[in-house]
Amino acid sequence: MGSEAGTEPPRRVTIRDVAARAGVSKGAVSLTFNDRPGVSRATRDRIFAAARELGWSPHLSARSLSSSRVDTVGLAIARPARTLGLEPWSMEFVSGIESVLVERSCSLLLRLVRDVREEIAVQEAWWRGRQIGGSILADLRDGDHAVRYLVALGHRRIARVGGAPGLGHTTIRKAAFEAAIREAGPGGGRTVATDFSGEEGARATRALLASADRPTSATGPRWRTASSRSWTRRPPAPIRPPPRRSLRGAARPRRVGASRDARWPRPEPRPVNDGPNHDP
DNA sequence: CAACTTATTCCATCTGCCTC
DNA sequence: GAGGCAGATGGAATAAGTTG
Repeated sequence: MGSEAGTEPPRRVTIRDVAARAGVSKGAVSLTFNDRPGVSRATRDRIFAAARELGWSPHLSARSLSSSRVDTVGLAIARPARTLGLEPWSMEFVSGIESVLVERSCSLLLRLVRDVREEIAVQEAWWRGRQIGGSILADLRDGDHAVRYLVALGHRRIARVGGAPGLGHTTIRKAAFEAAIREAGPGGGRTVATDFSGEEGARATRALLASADRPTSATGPRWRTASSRSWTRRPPAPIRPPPRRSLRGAARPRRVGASRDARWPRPEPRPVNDGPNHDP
């Protein structure tokens, strides 16, 4: 498309423009917008004012480039589009994920696929293309894949926020989880029982975080239970979320896999299921 | 020591230069 | 002209250095 003579497209406002407007360096702008110390209150106010005037906010791609972090989580669901809205758990599942991601200024990349094989292929393609910094793996046929994956990421203390003891499916999942933990080797896992409610999940998770040997990752029977707020919302001091953590949740009756922090060493793509897309 | 600047780094893509 | 290579580019984060 040709441009008319003398009408250049407007140039994108960058951190450099904000720095120039505020009369500081790019570094000071970066420190300010990342809420890091080293910039006075007055200078921060000046930088925020300059950014407002210019309508600037951090460029996500550039941020990903420098920090090796992608603030997008991928979710591929093997479900026909027309039935998705008819399944209450699906909508609750997605909305639960969103409620957590929004608090962390993260985005959800959602795609509907035909089957588990395609789901895994899509996730791996996203991952290879660095389109996502974390994955939510749904529809795995057997739950210990997720635990294996967490172990592959480097997690050695994995907790499971489970349902009420005595229920059949709770017992089965607990046994599967413990078997996978044993197989993974030294480190160990713990299961905390809840009544499946978000409040109970939050309480249990908070208790895990407060413990001396707090887990580096957690799994749960439902996304809202596993992730429920306490992992993502800043907990009361001095408890802080583990700097590197993975969340996993499962919405009945399916199992859900792992998400990961992009700052972790990137493991080689590994077979989760048999599929056409595996590297040798 | 707080407040700030500078230099380096990230990595896919593009451009320019050189050789065959 | 084709192919290969080196260097520049984009925007932001951050470690290290500087200033008062």
